[in-house]
Amino acid sequence: MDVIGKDDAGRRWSIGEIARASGMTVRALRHYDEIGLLSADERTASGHRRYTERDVRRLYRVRALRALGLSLEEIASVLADSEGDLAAMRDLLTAQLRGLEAHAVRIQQLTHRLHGLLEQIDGALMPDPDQFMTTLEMISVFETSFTTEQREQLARRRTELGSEAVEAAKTEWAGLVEELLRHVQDGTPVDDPQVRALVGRWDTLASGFHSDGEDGERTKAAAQRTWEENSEEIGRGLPWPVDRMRDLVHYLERARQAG
Amino acid sequence: MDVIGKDDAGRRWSIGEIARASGMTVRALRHYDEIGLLSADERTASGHRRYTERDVRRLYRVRALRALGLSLEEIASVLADSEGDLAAMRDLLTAQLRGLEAHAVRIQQLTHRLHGLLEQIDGALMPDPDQFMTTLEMISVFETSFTTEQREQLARRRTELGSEAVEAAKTEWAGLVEELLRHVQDGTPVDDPQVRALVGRWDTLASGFHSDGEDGERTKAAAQRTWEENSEEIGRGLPWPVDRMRDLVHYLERARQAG
DNA sequence: CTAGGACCTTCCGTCGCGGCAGGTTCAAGC
DNA sequence: GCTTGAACCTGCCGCGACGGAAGGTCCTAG
Repeated sequence: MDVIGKDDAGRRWSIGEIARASGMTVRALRHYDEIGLLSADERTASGHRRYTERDVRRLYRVRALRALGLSLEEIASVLADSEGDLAAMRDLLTAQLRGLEAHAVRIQQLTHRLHGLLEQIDGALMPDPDQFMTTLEMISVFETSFTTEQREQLARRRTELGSEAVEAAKTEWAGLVEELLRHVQDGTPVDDPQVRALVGRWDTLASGFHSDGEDGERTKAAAQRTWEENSEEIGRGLPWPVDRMRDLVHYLERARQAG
Repeated sequence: MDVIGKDDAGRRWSIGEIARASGMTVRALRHYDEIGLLSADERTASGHRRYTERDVRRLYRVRALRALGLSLEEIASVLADSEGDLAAMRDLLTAQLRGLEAHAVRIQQLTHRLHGLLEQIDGALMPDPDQFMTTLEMISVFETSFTTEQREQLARRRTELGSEAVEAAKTEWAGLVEELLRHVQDGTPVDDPQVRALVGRWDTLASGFHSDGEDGERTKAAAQRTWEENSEEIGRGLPWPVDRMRDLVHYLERARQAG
């Protein structure tokens, strides 16, 4: 019968045999030994590792937990906790699940953003690489300035709009910024009908981001003032691209006054 | 007017100013310098970095691309390619998107598996930690043995069934294996009605995995033989858990002959 | 007895920095 | 001009989970 807790008898395996059988590499097994996660119970006189059946059982557990995405440290702790405390295990797996969910959200955001940018490239809307990079810079500035100060407001709006709407808006900014920048650079008059249409879209998007609980006009002014403050605070003397953004906002202001 | 390509005139910024303005850390900027991604154009006589406007522009591009999840090496290469080759950029972003999609699939799988395991724990179906670990080991062995030899077949079935169905099946294995293992250990007679029901579920699941283009009986035999070969090949003398799996399969065989 | 494969330890590399040690320099106030 | 504290410099170790190589020892089949 089985003698539990003793390995006086029974087969021993070399590290290579264990590796071939378990699908792990010899190097990984030695690493587990190094960090104390799984060391061979015995050594031969010459120092070769001899794994016992108990070791093999532990290895299979390690591998199973690693396949679930746990770190080696977490695995060590959960295997140390009475070799299988289900409550600790449940907590760990739950935490792992939370982490994965957060990760999934992040990936979703990035995926959406990349789709938007690729569409812009493929749509031949942006033949100029420099312009494209500038747009990227703008979005970067735009997002970081908002995530620093107005994260809470954005979070509230996000729950109302649904996060997809926010993401969609973000990628729509790309094209909008690009077109308006071109007009700023070209010095297109602010009462140009095309410009007015773009400004209209801008304000629509902006009002979606800011709290428009009061009246609409005050909101737009507030949005603009927010930008002023942000650029002053963030880009203390920096010319790029906060400065370009400021130019763009000034241009927008003039366009609104002209309309 | 702007003098492009020359920075003889214009403001210079220290590394701290750049860091505060861009939201990056001083350490990160020095790292970018170290790896040659972004070095300050000039140095003071004493060695302090002096960043020019060109550097700042490059930094913003780096930050934007990093926010899209690109590696610093990729960023360096795409910024080196004529400072903005849109085709190269498009390729990189596309590759990035592919990577993210693959990542999302992986996360989805892990999430599903974790949900299944947590349900089993919470459902009080598994009061014994050791039994739970054993189940984990089984699933691990099961999956690795299938991913090595029959990956193509599985892939074909996956596209037919839809990946969710395959995932659902995988987590259903957990409970099935656990219950059957208990019967094997307890020595429940193979003609027990409960055991027969479990075997029925097992075969149903298995037939979903294997190609059942021919007749059903041959499929089951083939599935079983596959297991035999796998355990022989993989666990050459290993007692655990391939051996337990072999016992389980033998038990299944006897149950089928009894039925 | 010999050959070649399996095994051993030790160290360096990954990726994107964080953080510290130990030294120099800058800018403001006196 | 002097002091002082903040900012800057280089250089090194650390992280996680190993991969890979160097240089040596051991095992086993023929």
